[in-house]
Amino acid sequence: MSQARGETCPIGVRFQVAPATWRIGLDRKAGGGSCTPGPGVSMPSSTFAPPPAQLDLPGLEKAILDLWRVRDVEGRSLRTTTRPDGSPRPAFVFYDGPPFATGLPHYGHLLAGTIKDIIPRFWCMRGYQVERRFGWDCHGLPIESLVESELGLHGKADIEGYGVPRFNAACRAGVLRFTAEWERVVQRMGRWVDFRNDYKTMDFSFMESVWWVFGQLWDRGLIYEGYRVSPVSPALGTPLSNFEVAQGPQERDPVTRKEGHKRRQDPSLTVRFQLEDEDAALWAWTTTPWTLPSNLALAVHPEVVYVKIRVVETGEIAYLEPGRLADYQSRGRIGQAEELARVPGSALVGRPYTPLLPYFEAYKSRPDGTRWAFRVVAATYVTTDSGTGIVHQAPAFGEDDFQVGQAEGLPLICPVNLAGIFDERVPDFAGQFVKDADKGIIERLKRERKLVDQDTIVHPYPHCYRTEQPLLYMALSTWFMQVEPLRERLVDNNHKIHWVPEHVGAGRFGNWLENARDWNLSRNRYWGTPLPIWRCDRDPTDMCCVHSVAELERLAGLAAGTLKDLHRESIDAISWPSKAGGTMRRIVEVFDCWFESGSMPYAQNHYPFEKKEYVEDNLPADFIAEGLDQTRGWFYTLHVLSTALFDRPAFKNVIVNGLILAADGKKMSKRLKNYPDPGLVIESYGADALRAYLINSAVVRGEPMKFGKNAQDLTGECVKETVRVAVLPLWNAFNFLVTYARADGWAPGPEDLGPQPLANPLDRWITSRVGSFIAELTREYETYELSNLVPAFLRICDDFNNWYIRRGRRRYWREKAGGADGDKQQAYATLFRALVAISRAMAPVLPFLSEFLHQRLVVDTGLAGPEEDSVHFCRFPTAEEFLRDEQLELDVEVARSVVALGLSLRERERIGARRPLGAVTVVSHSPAVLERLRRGEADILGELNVKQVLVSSDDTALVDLGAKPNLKLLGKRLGPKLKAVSAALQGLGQDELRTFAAGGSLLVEGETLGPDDVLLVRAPKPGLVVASEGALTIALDTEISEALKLEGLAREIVSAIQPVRKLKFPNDVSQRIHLKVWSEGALAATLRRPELVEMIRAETLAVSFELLPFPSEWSPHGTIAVPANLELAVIEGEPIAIAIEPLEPA
RNA sequence: CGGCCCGUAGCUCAGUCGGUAGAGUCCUCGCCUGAUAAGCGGGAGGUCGGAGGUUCGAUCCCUCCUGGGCCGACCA
Repeated sequence: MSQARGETCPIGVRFQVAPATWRIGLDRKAGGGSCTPGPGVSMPSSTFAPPPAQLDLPGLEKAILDLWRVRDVEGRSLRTTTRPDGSPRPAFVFYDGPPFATGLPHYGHLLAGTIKDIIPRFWCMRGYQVERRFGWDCHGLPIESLVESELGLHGKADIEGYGVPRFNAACRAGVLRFTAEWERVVQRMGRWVDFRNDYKTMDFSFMESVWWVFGQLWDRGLIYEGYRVSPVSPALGTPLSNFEVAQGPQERDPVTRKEGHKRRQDPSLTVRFQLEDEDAALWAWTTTPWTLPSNLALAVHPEVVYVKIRVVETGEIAYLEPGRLADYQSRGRIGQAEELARVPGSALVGRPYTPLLPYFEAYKSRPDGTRWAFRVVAATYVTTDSGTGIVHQAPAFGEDDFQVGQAEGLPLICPVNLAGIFDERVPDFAGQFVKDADKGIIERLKRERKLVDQDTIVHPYPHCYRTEQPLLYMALSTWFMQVEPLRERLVDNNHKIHWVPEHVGAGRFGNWLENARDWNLSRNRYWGTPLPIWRCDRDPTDMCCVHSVAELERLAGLAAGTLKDLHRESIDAISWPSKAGGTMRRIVEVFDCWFESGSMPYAQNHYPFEKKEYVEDNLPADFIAEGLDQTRGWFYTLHVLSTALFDRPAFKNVIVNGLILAADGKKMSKRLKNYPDPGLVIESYGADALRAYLINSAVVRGEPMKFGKNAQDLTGECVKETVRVAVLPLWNAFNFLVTYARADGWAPGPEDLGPQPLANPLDRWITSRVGSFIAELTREYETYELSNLVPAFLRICDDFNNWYIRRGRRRYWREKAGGADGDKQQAYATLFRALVAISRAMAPVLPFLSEFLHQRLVVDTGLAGPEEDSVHFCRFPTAEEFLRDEQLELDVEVARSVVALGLSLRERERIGARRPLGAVTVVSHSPAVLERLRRGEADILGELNVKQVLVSSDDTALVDLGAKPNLKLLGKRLGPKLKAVSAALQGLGQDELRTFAAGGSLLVEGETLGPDDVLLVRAPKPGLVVASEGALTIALDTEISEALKLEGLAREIVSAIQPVRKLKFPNDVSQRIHLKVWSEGALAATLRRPELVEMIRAETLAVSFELLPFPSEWSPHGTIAVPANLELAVIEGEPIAIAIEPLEPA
């Protein structure tokens, strides 16, 4: 590593661990550890350091963080562009979506961060360079709102009074307040990402690239000025985004129980519009009286039938929808009515009516004399479930009204400003807030007898997320990007993206693209990238879109390099003379901050002003990952801009993660405190465990995840479980290797990292399994399917610990039978190699533990290759390095199922596995299975503790056969006849079934059934110790001979002695002992058998053995009490006392 | 109101290209242990959200309903 880079780290730097705390042994004197080589020792010792007395995962992780920091491991990973052999690393391109820097990271960020860490780490290990630049979204309403409230400002008037320069300065100063905390949490999670070389959307260079992007769209004619009906918060004096509207106060509807907008009481007016061509009225309903002065049309559904009535009481003649009439009558709002006629809506279309209020009468006719406004129009959105079926139209104040107005060519009249105040065009109410004007408007209508009915209504209505005041909808001038013409290209390009999960791309995202609407990308705000449009104050059609800083300086006559910033305070004052003799001034709007994050692939590198070639080479991204909520957010804006600019997708692969909910299934809420503090979880169980926990869920496939074991889990118990199942097994395997290798003086050599010829099937088996595991993991990483990583890892850990190590345990403590022990060497080498490979393959997921293992197993032992001072610089293992033997893997599977069956039989019969039995009989009809059984005989003997494995292909004596139809096959073939055949199969006799089992066929209900058509089930015959699973049957011989009985007792004695050994010598598994036992009766008889004593000595590492009778003074009252230095055990009711002394004083 | 996802054991979730449902955890009983804040096994626990339809057969496919989540639209 370091030598080539000329750094000062000596090769022999050790990573060592003190019992309670963990630290790096950079400073040897401070380290003071037990097996650090002394000063001046440059070569590492070859044996492993002792395992720590206790495992402290968070402590271990902090030590690793120190190690990474000291060796600049992270920095080298982020920036190294060559491989150890000097060849260039190809780029794997990753884009990091910028979070708002105005809040602290939560679990959603930790999850996304873990995904964004795992994939790049994998590709790094595959020899790629992965640039990972952290990004910050600095602009937008969140920070503006924050600053506004901190400065005590309320609304746009306040901000403008305070001054945009000062306001923006406050935003700039405040926006990065949480970055240090973000950095701390991200690093603690083990995520490697470049904070030093980050990007910010408020950077001068970033903003200039945004201008360039916009300029490209402008040049292609994709930008236009239009109107859009937006929700406006009059209190804030600003339009709100849909996002902000959705953040508004919510309330559950008392009837439907559905969550929705906060409810509000509004006036409910039914208003009379007088037709000009008939002495009749059209009744229309509204809840917003303030929009009535701006009424320009009435809408009917062309296909709905309307009724013309005479109200008996008043004689008034009116039109409305009959169902609605009945509703008014049933509520007692209108009395008896006489039906005069029925007409379809289409018959009403075009008819003129008298303006309700006089303010806009001028729009009655166009200049050519044709009727313009105040007429009936057709609109299919009109419904008949509320109101009158005739809808009042004020095109400036409703989305639907606006659409109808556009379609009908109606004028757009908006006599209300953003603060909700009427202007002079409505002189009676000018200067009044619209909601306050409601009252006056109602009074006037009442006075003029234009009110049919007055009531109130309580309905859900959007409210401002900050002031809780009701929002107003009004048409505002905004800048749009044309997206609709791009739809086809958007959809096409989407097909080139690999989505995980697939359905998001095809479903949610695809549907969204197909219905994409033009993008309103301007905002009437302050702290954002300004739209680079200058416009003539005399001729509004003369506009100039500025593409770069240099162009602006040129236009404004400024010296190159004058401009240092592009925010409003720096450029709003810039102007120049226009062609029409006026002045070119900047329009006031800033960009939607989604436009900025969508420009990130270009803007983070100041494209095209810098690094032009580099950026073009690195488009599109290989990989991005964000939450499902970004479907319409970042994913969309990236895709739209990339399609518009380059007609290709912005990213090739994307992982979409689901939302993390609290354990109770609700949203995580600081207020409710319904989730554990992430920092606490990390400090209790470690980041590795949290990463594994987060990844081990369908949340990496876009589905929601409940964080926690149950609703009471506020401490992160769920993560503790992950420690136990996913972290400890690997740790334990490591601990085993180190414990015995140290006891044995075994140390790995360079050859142990590579393939070697292996004699022992157990070694060949685990090697093959490791290969399968690596193949499996590689596939998952390569396809961005992260949810199977941990399950696959758990399976290999089970195989490793509960079969390979368990079965092979004795190989490691076998004493040298003089000379080299080849099998033992291979056992160690295989164990070592498997551990190294497994930990490397999991390094992207468990970066800390695998680093620790790498340091201990490879670096400490001097086996690390060039640049391999961190596991994360190692090559990802390939399956080809591990000799695969599928047959062997199947052999072991068979053996393990026999063992499982046997153990369950012992359980049933209450015969502990310590007691040896004479034989197990295993029956299978399959010659292949029998062959596998023969190969797995040793395992079965050992695990089931039997003396003999008998195999047979005849289970006649053991089980009764039954027959079931193979539904899958027979269903298709027989159809309705299946039921009869099934019934007949039940009634078959043993003889017939035996013949069939031997390879015959069955004739049932006229159907000939072959071997595949019928499934045989085996039921143990009563009274036998037999178990059956599938085609496999086993029987235990439970007859216990005298020899078996004595051997069983001997093993009981051994297992009574071992805990004493462990108690006395907890840290030395190879301690030799002197053994003394006191015993009488049957146990003593056992202990007089030389071969059993020899067995006991070998098992307990006893160099001497002495059997004594109980001294009489131990049992003065009939019960035995032994001195304190002895242990007393009871085996089959007989007491035995045990004394252990070390061979040499410990 | 629309789009997408989800509803399976007390809890967290697999799964089934349609053939009679499985893991982990909890509870309980037992076994095993010269690595293990261990390991293994037995038991208990489910009309696979509801109702129709297609089919010999539906937890799986279709329709409707219902509950939850996300995104979006609307509320005259």
